[in-house]
Amino acid sequence: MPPTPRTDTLRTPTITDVAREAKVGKTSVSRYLNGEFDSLSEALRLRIQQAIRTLGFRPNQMARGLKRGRTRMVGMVVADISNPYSVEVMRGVEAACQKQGFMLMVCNSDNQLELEKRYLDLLTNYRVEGLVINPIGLPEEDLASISNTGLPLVIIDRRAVHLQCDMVGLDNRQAATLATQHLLQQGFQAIHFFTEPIGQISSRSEREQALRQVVAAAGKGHSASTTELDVTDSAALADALRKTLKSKKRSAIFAGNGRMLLNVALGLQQLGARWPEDIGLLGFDDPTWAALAGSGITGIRQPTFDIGHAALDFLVQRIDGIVSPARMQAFPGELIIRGSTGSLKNVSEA
Amino acid sequence: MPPTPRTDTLRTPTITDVAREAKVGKTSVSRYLNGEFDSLSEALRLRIQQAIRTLGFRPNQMARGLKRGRTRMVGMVVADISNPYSVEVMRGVEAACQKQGFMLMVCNSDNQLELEKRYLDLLTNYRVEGLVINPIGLPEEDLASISNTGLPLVIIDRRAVHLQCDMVGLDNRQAATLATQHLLQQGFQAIHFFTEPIGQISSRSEREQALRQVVAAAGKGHSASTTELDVTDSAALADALRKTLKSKKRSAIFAGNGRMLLNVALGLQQLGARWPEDIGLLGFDDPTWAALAGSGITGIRQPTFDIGHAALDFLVQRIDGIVSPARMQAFPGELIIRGSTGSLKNVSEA
DNA sequence: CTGTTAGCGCATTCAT
DNA sequence: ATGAATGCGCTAACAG
Repeated sequence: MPPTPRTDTLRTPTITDVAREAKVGKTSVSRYLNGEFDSLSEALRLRIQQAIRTLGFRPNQMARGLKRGRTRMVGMVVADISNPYSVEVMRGVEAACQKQGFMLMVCNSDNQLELEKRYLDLLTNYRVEGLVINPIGLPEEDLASISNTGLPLVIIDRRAVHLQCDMVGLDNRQAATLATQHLLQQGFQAIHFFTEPIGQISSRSEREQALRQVVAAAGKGHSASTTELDVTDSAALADALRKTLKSKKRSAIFAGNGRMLLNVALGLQQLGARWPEDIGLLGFDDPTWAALAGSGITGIRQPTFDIGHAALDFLVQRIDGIVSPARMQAFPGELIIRGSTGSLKNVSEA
Repeated sequence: MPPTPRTDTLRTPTITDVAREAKVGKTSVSRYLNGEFDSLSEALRLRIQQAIRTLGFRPNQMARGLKRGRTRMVGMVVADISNPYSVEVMRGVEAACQKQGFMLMVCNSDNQLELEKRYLDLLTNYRVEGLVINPIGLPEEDLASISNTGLPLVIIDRRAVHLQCDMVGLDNRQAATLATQHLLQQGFQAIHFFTEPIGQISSRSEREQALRQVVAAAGKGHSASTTELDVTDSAALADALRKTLKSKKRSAIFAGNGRMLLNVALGLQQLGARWPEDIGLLGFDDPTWAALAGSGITGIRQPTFDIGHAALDFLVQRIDGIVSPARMQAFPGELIIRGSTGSLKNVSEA
């Protein structure tokens, strides 16, 4: 006989404690926890409910996960959480998790490949049921091994050619085309694409290619250039900006993402250059402050929340066992026009 | 020779598989995993290492957590992840986690009390070993129950009077005093504090009080006002701004946090008001874009990363069993002076 | 409808 | 130095 039926405060109560308190079997408690009320008499149900309440019992998710083989956790690894883009995507993922009953573990690889690997390892060890990842560089390497494990995986903002997994992101061609056409319409002749190193990152190369294509199609007198810059190298940025400002043609800078846009805007300001007077300016990601910078900065707004939400929906389908070839969902971007791409002197052209 | 060195895709290998593959007991494998190499012969060690490699074995953290009663997870609940402040704090927490060997689960309660509760529940169920929280409203209610559980808890950016738990944040009096004195020095006579609803949120009330105190001390001709605004209510904001702009005195707006600062700046812009010409402007949180908005916005920079880091350090000490009364660490804020608080017309005053 | 039993993957006595 | 056995908290057959 248990000598002291005390409600132990020291130890967190378990399902066994509840069973004893309610004078029922553990199974019934388990059934209660899983909502199988059909197979529970009203009496038991109430007793259990009461016991749980008085004991302050909370089911141990670890144990459940261990037993059922499903942890109901998904992991998310973000290349750079300082980028508001990532935060917005994360919000979408989290909201979807909430709906689907998953717990999200977010990790910031802080643009370090090593950290990314470590987090991927960790998350795997914690037996997340799926992974949403916005990889730092070429995903092919590390991700392939994960993908081979059978662990569901969806990639954000990158196209991984050799990888058999779902992808969600922006329709970069459409967005870049839209933006470039706008610049051309506004009378800009030389378009300068400022981007972080393109490398194998599809979103960056797609944007660049679309830009070049549109400029090429415009023909005579139009030109495109690309400048790859490390976000931390402000000296190189300043150089590039100075050079660009000397251009004889009517020029515009097209920033490859929000982070780059910030740097460019800051750099131009330091150089005393104003937009659109001295140079046109346009960027991806349409950050909240875009309206405040000078006469406002034209930008391409991404449906970040939707992107995140869609990513998790894909993931859950995989977790639920759907089999299908790798899917790709590309959302359209929206052009938000502000002062930075204004025509020079109220001169309107056909 | 192993006939098929395939990495088994069907079932994830367990410690038992490793033991069999290495022809040792599970115990030895367990010892290996926990780095108890003292009690392992060189031979066994190598065999196990090899087996783990060929099997692609990854220790199940769930099982470990269940067995040892330590999940090595900590939870973080953030009131508003859209606020860059929170993101920066989170980065500090995450970095510290990394060092201390903890895994972080970040949740965004999105300013909804219900969500906050749900996440707190969830995290508890997942048996996180501690909690870092930046609560939405008055912490006392929900948090008390958690705190009573004995689950280590540290609160960020709020002072919870009736709660026996560690707190980390800004030295609001110092920071607000610093900023207000600056405004006064610059010749502003009427200081208008624009804040989200103060309610029970200590950081907000502390800032307001310090401001009022400094203004009162300045005496004759100086005045302070407080306007509480919901961040979503742009109409109310516009009204308040219009009224403020009519003031006969030389006025400045002091925004209670970065989010509010953004709204105020946007609102002023829409009203065609400029800083510092039409009104002075200063805000907490010194967002990255502050330099870009007009002639730049003066702000108070918080050591957000350090705040997060310190919070986790506190937490880990508690997890490690330290007993001490509730501690409070308040970091000083730094005043970043920009154009928005400039003297009106190069007129310098004593 | 209800309870008994047997593991999930691992760490930990306790023997050897 | 090594391994067999036990149980963490829970779910899932399998009886009644």
